[in-house]
Amino acid sequence: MAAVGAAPLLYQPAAGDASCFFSSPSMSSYFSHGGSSSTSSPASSFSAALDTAPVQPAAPLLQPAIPDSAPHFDISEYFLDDGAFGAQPPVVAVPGGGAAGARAATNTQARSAAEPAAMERPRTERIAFRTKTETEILDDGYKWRKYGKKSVKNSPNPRNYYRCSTEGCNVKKRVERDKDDPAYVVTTYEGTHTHVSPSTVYYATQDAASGRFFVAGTHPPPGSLD
DNA sequence: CGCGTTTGACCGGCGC
DNA sequence: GCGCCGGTCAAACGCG
Repeated sequence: MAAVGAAPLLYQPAAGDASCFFSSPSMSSYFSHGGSSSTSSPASSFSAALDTAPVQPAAPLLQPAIPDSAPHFDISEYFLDDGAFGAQPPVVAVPGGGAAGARAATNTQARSAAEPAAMERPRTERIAFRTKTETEILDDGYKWRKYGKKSVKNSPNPRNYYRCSTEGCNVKKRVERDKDDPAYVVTTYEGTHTHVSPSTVYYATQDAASGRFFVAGTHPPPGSLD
């Protein structure tokens, strides 16, 4: 667990795509939701696009205001693997086919990618995205419990398995470093939270003075409600 | 003491 | 049918 210090929570969109950018030097304070475990690194916080706390990556109000100082943290790609996204991203393929259906009984609909999209079925919602970050723990406001670590065939990097530690919530996520570019972390969320985030997420609250956007937190940024 | 992480074993699906 | 491989379990351990 790399417990590097609080990284500046700067999101930088992929080139030519200003769909997802947030900036706040004090973001971490707004993410102080208490949702992260005591032992997990609070280094970076991120609102995952799950039902109860979806980031709207294409929020039109967001305008690039990227300082030249390179952020440590930027989402370069994101995509859903919910059957609705026909095009796979060029960089990563969401695991889920192949043998991913193992022990699917523990998670009722875990075989989405392996099944032909022939009929309607309740399927596990899944979203994956690739994030350029030094840390592997994206603190998304939920409380995760690690339950497994596995080295996978096609990647030199181990894959970590997390489960939402909230009782009754079986959302899972996988985290692994991109085999092609270790600077990136591929995070895959699977399932839908049955509860709200431990932190109420505010989307892109803009600070009038600085023009910065505060993405999430238990409270709005000070002064933003004046 | 409680909670989370670590880690090796095990399970079950899939491809050959 | 068999082996491979991804995903999960669970006991041991560590930390606050």
